[in-house]
Amino acid sequence: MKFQFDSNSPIYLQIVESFKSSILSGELAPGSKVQPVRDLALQAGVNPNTMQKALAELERLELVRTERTSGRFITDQNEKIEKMRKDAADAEIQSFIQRMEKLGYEKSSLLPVMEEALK
Amino acid sequence: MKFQFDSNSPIYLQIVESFKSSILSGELAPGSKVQPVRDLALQAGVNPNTMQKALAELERLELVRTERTSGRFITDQNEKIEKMRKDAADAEIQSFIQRMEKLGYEKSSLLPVMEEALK
DNA sequence: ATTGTTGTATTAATCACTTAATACAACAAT
DNA sequence: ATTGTTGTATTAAGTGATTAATACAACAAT
Repeated sequence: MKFQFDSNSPIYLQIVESFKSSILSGELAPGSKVQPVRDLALQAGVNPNTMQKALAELERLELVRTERTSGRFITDQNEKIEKMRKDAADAEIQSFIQRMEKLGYEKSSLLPVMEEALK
Repeated sequence: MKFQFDSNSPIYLQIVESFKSSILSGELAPGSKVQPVRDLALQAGVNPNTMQKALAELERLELVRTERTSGRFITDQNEKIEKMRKDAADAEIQSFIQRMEKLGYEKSSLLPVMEEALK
């Protein structure tokens, strides 16, 4: 797991997003062990508390679970992961449409525009 | 012009984005007059300095120009507006594609997915 | 029982943004 | 020349979120 941050949003949220993507895309296997907070913090070059905050948020989202002293694990509930992936994608799509509309693009123009961008 | 803010990014940046969209989409006509800082601040319910900061940024982006005592005006350079609109749209599209890829969606799957979302 | 590894809690420091108060400058209108 | 309307500059203080330093707690392994 490699991290790189920009300065436009809090580091802990960027960490959350990074994990979230990796989990939802399957890059991090369901049920697999998460490295210790301190190790992750070291790798990411952040304070352990910052990493802890990110992991606490991931736990709140039920993407990871904690076992007090043996460490953390990626959730093994595949259905939940799949649902969250779908929901995240839907949100991205709606957000994209809305942003394009604010720039004055009609919904009907988006498909051609996307076709152009993807080829 | 009505404003409404969330707490996820600085107010002055939200104001910048709001103006930017309105200008690029043509909602605010090129060459038209912008209301005085103090009036806008009052309408938006923010401190005049906050509005000033947003307008200064818009000026830096060359979306508005200032005439010292008669006020501010939306830029009348239609070409520049059109170019910025195109650039902003391209950036949105690339960002969208990248986000979807991070969720594990192949480029090739995006067109069908968009079709579905738009119908 | 002791040690080491894990997560957790508390408090403090830092930082960016916002707000505020106030003064200044340019110039059109009168 | 005076007044009113506009934008600008400066300084300070408040506020909340983020990051950091440090100590604490749980428990598995030995």
